[in-house]
Amino acid sequence: MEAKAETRPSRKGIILQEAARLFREKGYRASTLRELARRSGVKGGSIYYHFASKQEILYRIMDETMNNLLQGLEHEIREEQDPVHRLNRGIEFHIRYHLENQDETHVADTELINLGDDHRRRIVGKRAEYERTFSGILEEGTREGVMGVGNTKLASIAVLQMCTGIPYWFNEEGPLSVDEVVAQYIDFVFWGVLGRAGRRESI
Amino acid sequence: MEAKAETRPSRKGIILQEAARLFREKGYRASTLRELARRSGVKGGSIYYHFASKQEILYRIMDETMNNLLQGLEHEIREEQDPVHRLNRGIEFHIRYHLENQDETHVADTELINLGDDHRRRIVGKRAEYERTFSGILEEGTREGVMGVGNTKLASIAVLQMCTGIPYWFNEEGPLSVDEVVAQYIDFVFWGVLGRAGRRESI
DNA sequence: TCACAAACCTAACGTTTGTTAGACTTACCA
DNA sequence: TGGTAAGTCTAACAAACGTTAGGTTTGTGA
Repeated sequence: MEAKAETRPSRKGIILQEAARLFREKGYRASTLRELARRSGVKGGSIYYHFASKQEILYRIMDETMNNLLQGLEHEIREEQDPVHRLNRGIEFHIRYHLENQDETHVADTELINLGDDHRRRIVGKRAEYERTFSGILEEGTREGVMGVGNTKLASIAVLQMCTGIPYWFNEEGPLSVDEVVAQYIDFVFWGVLGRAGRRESI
Repeated sequence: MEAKAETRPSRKGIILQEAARLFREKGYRASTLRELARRSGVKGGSIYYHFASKQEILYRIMDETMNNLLQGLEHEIREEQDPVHRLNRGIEFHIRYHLENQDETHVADTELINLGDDHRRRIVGKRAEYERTFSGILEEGTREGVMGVGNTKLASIAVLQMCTGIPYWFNEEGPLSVDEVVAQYIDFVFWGVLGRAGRRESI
């Protein structure tokens, strides 16, 4: 929404991007505005022309991330009817977004503690909404009999937690491609560690 | 190893315990030694009689946690032969330890970034060893044909990640008991979201 | 050419922080 | 009773931090 077509990114956008990288590297609290300014090609206090405070930068990153996740997920599963396919596409989107926006998602997942009460409540709310979408799918699938989840709320948390953690260890230069990670995780989410071994095929 | 039998906890022990609570509440970087001292019933600089630096306190918490996890896991699965039972007991131990030591485990899982290079390397090493135990079990189970995991390393990371995240949301006063959480998670790890519905029972 | 606003810089302020040195207190043993 | 060591306190230091005020540059439109 910030940059249209092919314009070079605004300074504000650069600062946000560099902030995400810096915060991910050193953590929000250990990152200084002076270093953020340096990385953004600007001197110390100039940041305050674009942002009111250090915390606002953090909030902007997290809020935009949550908005993208919510909107992207909604768009991804809208047309799909079957719960199994909905879950499949939802998870794939979740993983891909996390791998394509590692800095921002990592920050959004680790720096909640450094948000003020107001800001935190808003992010937590959006998080809850995001998670409710998944637990809704699990509920529907279980009701229809195609899934068998005891506690859908717990399961959705578990699914998101394990996918969210991918940027922690994923390495671009590593042996695994994004597609492989997506495939493996989806397989695990659906079949567990017991896998397809010794069971009827149903998908 | 610190306190034997029923002696009252040493000041050093109190500081470590309060530090875990404080670090979990506010994060390591946002916690001040002055507040840690206050909570530990001691004045400002007295902490330095027991610890050389703020970082040493963090490292002690994380290192002890990892040692307990490694030793506890080993002890828990030693006698068991069947990979399915080994995994079952391993996960149950992992979850229970995380729920019984929420402050310490939460700190150990979130504050890696605030460790110096040396300390971090040591903790990362122990983490890798811990995780290797689980991936070993999955490998064995897959080789024997009782499990069906495509990438055992990936799956073990996923399993640990989702269990490790439990202290994030678990509430002692909430509707769920520890036993229920353990049961649900183990069920999910083994059977995935498809569950037992429409499959042969094999366990 | 001038005016004006956006963008940026410089220099500093006040506060907080981890850390330290040295004095003080307490408990125990000879 | 005196000495010694462990434990704690007090007071301060130097560095780093977020933030601010006011000046300077740059670009644009009339």
